[in-house]
Amino acid sequence: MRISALAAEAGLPIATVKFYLREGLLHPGVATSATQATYDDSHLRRLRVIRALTGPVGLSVQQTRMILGLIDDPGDDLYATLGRAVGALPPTVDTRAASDDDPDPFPRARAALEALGQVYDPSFAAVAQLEAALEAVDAAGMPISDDRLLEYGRHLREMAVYDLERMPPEPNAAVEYTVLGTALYEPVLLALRRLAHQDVASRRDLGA
Amino acid sequence: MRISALAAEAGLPIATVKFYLREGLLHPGVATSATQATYDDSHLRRLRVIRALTGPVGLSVQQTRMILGLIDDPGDDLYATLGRAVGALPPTVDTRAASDDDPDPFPRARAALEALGQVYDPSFAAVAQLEAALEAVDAAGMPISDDRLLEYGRHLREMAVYDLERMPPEPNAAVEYTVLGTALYEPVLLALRRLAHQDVASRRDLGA
DNA sequence: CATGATTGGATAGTGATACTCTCTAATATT
DNA sequence: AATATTAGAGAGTATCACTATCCAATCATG
Repeated sequence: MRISALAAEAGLPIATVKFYLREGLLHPGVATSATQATYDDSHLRRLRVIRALTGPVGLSVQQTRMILGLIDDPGDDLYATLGRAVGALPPTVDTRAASDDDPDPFPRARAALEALGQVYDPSFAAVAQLEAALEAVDAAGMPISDDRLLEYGRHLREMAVYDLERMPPEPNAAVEYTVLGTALYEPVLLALRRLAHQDVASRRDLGA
Repeated sequence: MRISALAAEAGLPIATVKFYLREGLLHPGVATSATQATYDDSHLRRLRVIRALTGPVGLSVQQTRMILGLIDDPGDDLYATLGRAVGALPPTVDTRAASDDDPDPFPRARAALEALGQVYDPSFAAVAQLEAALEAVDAAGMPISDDRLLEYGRHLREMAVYDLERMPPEPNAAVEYTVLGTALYEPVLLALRRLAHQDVASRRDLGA
C-alpha cells in the first residue's frame, strides 16, 4: 500500500499523513527505494486512533504523541503508566502548586477522595485536575455538595470496577485497553450524560 | 469598582477584561463619564464563570458567549434551551448528515438509545456527538459492547435523575443550574472517573 | 490647579497549533 | 519516452485567545 492508498483509505489528505509521519505519530513505512515506501494495516489502524484522539477526544498532537508513546512502549507498571497517560489528557493543569513546599496543595480534591474512601496520591495528575475543576465550580458559584460528590463518585467507581474487570490479561493489551479506554470512552460518556439529562428532563414535562 | 479593581479581584490582566467586554462575554459597566465606568459584583461573578468555562470546561470564546447568552436570555422551554446549550459544548460535531435526506443519520446512537430505553431525537446535538464518539471508538478498534453501553447508560441516568431532582424551582435559576451544571460538572466527572480507575487499579495490585 | 495615573475604545501584534502547500530529485507506471 | 507519484524538507496559512500600544479624555492628589 502506497501513501496515496493509505491516505485514501483513511479519508485524509496525503499532506496530513505526511504531517503525522513528520510529527512521529505514525511510524514510517518500509522504504522500497529512495522515493517510495509501503504501508500496511498497522498504519491504517494507527491513523484511525490518531483521528479519534485528536478529534472527539480533543487531544493536541503533542498529547496524542505522548499517549501513543505509552501504548507503544509501556513501562512494566500499569498503575504508573495509567498515571502518565492521564497526565497527558485534557484539561491540562499546571501542577505548580505541587512543586512548592505546599503541605496541602489539593485540599478540595483530598477532602473529596477521603469522603469517597479512595486513595489520595498528590502526584497523580487527575488529582490536580479534580482540584482545578472543583475550584472552578466553586468560583463560578455552583459548588458541588458533598452529597453530590458521593453520588457521582459512587457511580463512577462502579463503572471503573466494570471496566477493570474486563481488562485483557496480557500486559501490553491491558495497557492499550486502559489508556485508550480512558481517553476514547470519555466523549461517549459525556454524550450519554447529556442525553440522560435530556431524557429525564423530557419525562418530567419541564418545558413551557 | 473600576476596571483595575475588577481585574485585580478576578486575578486577570486589564487587557483580558477589556477583551471579554469587546467580545460581549462581559456586560459593560455603568459609564460615569467618557473615560470611566464602574463595575460591581455581577461583573466579578461573570468573570469567574467565564474563566471556568474557557478554562477547565475548555470552551472557546464563541461557545462561551453562546452558553452565557442562553443563561441571560433563556427561552421559555427548558428542554429546548438545554438542547441549544449542549449544542455549544465540545466536542463540536458537524451535523452535515442530518441536513441531508438521510433516513437514519445516527444509526449507532439510535441503537444505543433504544437499548437504553431513552428518547431518540436526531435534532439534539448530543445525538450527533454520541454518533461521532461511537464511530471514533469503533474506528480506533475499541468498540463499546452493548453491555458496556447499558452499564454506562444506567449509571449516567441515575446521576441525571439525582441532578434534576435538585433543580431549583424558579425557571431562570433552573436554566442556569441545568446549563451551567451540565458544562461545569463535566471536568469534575472526568477527573473522578480517572481517579476511580486509578483507585480500583491500585487495589488490584496491577503493577509490576 | 498642575501633573501624573487611569480609563474607554480602537487597532494591531503575538505565539501556539494543526495543518496545507510547494518544491526537488528520484523513481514508478503506462 | 512521457506522465504520475513519492519522500523529505521548508515555508505558508488560518484560527484563536489573548496582549500590547495609542490616544484623547478624565481622575486623583498634593
